[in-house]
Amino acid sequence: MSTHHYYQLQGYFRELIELKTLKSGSKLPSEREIGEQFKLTRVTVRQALQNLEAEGLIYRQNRKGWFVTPPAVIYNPSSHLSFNLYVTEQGFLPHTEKLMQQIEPANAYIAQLMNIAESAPVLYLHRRRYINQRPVLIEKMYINLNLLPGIEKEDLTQSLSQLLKNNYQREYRDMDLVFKSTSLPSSAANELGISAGQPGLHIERINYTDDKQVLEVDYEFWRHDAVNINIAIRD
Amino acid sequence: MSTHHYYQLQGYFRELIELKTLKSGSKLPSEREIGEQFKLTRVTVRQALQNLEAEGLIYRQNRKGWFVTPPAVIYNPSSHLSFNLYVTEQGFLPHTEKLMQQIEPANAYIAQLMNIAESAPVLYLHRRRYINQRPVLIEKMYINLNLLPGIEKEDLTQSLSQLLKNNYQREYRDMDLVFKSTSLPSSAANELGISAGQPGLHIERINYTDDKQVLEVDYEFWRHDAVNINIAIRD
DNA sequence: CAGTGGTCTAGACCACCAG
DNA sequence: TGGTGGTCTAGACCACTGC
Repeated sequence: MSTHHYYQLQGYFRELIELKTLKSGSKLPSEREIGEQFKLTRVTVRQALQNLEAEGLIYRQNRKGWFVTPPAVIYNPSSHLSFNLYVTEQGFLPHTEKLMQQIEPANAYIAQLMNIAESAPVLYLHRRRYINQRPVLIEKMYINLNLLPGIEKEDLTQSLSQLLKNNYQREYRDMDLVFKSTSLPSSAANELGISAGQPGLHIERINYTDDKQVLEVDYEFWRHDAVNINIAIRD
Repeated sequence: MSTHHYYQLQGYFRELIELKTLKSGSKLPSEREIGEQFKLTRVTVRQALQNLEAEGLIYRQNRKGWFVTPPAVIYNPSSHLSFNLYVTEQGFLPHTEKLMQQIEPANAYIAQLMNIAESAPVLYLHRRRYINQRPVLIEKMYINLNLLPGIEKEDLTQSLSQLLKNNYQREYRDMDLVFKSTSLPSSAANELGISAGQPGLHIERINYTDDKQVLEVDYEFWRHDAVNINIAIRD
């Protein structure tokens, strides 16, 4: 096992990355160059690279090349910090892009959660979020317009928790969270520039107000190598 | 994109699985048979199968074949239920196998957490856990012998939380959790029969007593397709 | 033993990116 | 336009499984 060619190649690059000879964000040689250097075919080179990708050490940009993965951000849902805040606090540069926004009728699941009629309007918001220019997260959310009337007129690239606090005197409190490690839906993978079949992290989050109403339902699709989850459970 | 051969093949099997024409746990045709049927080479067939594996729909048993993934268990750390209990409650059959057990000197990290001297003895326990005969989880834990003297003489394939409750009048309370979506260390992958480079879920857990002492530090390596994490955050 | 997946070769053409 | 990764072919040999 340890003698396989792809395995040795993984070890070679893993060492270069750990020693910082290959620095975070830098580009690897092309697959053909690596193959030439080690007398391997592209198939074998790609297997090694794909394994390192699954490990989270490198990632690819579609048809541009392979790059060393930058450090992951730590996401602690129980801290109630906004994306902008915790990313900034950890020394990274956050950025948010709105891909779509529309008022639409609630589906059965959302309506039931929000305790509204089954086609009552909710605000659907679809965003892409970046850390240091790298797209890491697709967010699709459904926002309760009964609790947050007029929110659709605000600038929805900003932090929602800030907006809630400043304009509605509301804050995130209780949450229900579901985590799944699975490949991303192809739409989200495309929007992140991830090739199909790569692993991802899927988070579903229900945010409640302090009086137990559902403020927002959130679906997050993360690059698996961009985030670690920390949670403290205190009863 | 949608016209690629491997993509169509994925759609074909995804549909069979969703329609339950291919039932949970059943075996797919061999890679060569699939290739013959669709006039594709094994490389292409394997790409489709590997993508479905990342999606969590199928998994492989080393050199035996590809199988339809059974439903995932829901793991809710905040419920404080033991593995045996939550697996059973969800209609599955749990099983635990002890791979190794020894008393060893604490490393710096563990010693600091447990507030003991740096080579004071701790109990190291290494287990493999199954759901319906399928190995899904490797557990490596360090147990505080100061708080649980003599625990090394007990049957350590049983539920630790039961043991703590019955023999030591202790219960799990607060926890710190870290989740990472990454490929598993090769040792854990081997013990689970997972081929290198497949994604996995890595959980680190620190368990505290009700008086804030560290009872146990736990490293869990899960098959990514075997578990969903649910957490309720209530401040 | 035959059949399985695991590894690997030596090519090919394509879509897309950068200069 | 030349170079990149993305997809794919048509083979081969090996290690291991199950009969």
